[in-house]
Amino acid sequence: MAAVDLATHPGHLARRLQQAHYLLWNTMVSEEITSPQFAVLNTLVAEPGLDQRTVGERVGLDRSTIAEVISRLGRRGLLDKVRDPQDGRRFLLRLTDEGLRTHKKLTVRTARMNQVFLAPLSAEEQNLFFDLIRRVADAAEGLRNPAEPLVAQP
Amino acid sequence: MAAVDLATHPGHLARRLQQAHYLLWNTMVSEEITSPQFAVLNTLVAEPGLDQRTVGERVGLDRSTIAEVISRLGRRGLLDKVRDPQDGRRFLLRLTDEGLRTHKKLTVRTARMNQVFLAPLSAEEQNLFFDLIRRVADAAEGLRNPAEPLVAQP
DNA sequence: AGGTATTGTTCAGTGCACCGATGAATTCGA
DNA sequence: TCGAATTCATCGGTGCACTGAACAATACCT
Repeated sequence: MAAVDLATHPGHLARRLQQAHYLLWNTMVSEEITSPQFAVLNTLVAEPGLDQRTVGERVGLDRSTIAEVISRLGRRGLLDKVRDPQDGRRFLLRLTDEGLRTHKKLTVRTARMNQVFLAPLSAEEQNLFFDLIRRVADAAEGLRNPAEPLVAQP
Repeated sequence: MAAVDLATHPGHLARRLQQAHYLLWNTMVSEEITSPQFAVLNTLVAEPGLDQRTVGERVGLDRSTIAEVISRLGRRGLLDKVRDPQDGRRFLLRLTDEGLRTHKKLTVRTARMNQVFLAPLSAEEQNLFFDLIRRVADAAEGLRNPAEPLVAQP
């Protein structure tokens, strides 16, 4: 008698959207490499030699998750981990040739998949879609990591 | 040199959106009951006595996942599983009093959380947000389960 | 009625995602 | 310079999410 309509719950919609994407990714892009794995490869193409924590920050993965993702990519020979000689706490990450080739191949397929995924929306709507989602996600992240106050707090 | 901008990838945005929601849910709604668990409770408030597979269909969870979610809710005493006397394959699900109380409490908190989550958007934008996401998710699901053809195929 | 197909559930395996605690290396401060 | 705080990575635990395979109960069909 007091049930709610889940279609008006952003969290439920977000989950469904991600599931839909997962499905399409699996059929149109790759069954081996997942979307978060591709995000890591992409980050290391842009900035080779990053350390693990920073990569996690770039793609939005927590320290434990990024460690697992990187370990999988390492096992598949797509990247190398080397201790930073300057700072023995971190590992520096770099794609192998195989990793570069994989990234290139998947970039093409991902572009095709994005077209199919967004096909129900007009070009304007697609921009709106990006904008609205980004604003909501950014704001919620902001609640987590409050911006630096202008004056330091004691 | 060939890196892509992930901010224009709907899959990446979908993941970030869900993470942001997860965070807010944990702080504003519950650390015990997750959003998918609430969706199951909500479905059983609306339609008591559903079987497990149908609940999964309503909330968008596959057979394995729904089994785990339901087993957790059962362990916490929020619902009961009974063999259907009419069809020995299925279990009929029904909330306990504790389950009903939990649903009621979380409904209030969830409404508050949704307001905070969507606060960056105007009322019109919120409707657009729902509409755009729903259209994309529905279309992708449609690719998976092609609609019944008007004439049966041999 | 008896064999085949379908359906509901479970199980094993893989991967993402979070937190708290731990340990090692570095940095900061008195 | 030496002890305390910070930072990077790992480990253990929980939960979501999917697939393919197995199993039992039911339904269908001749």
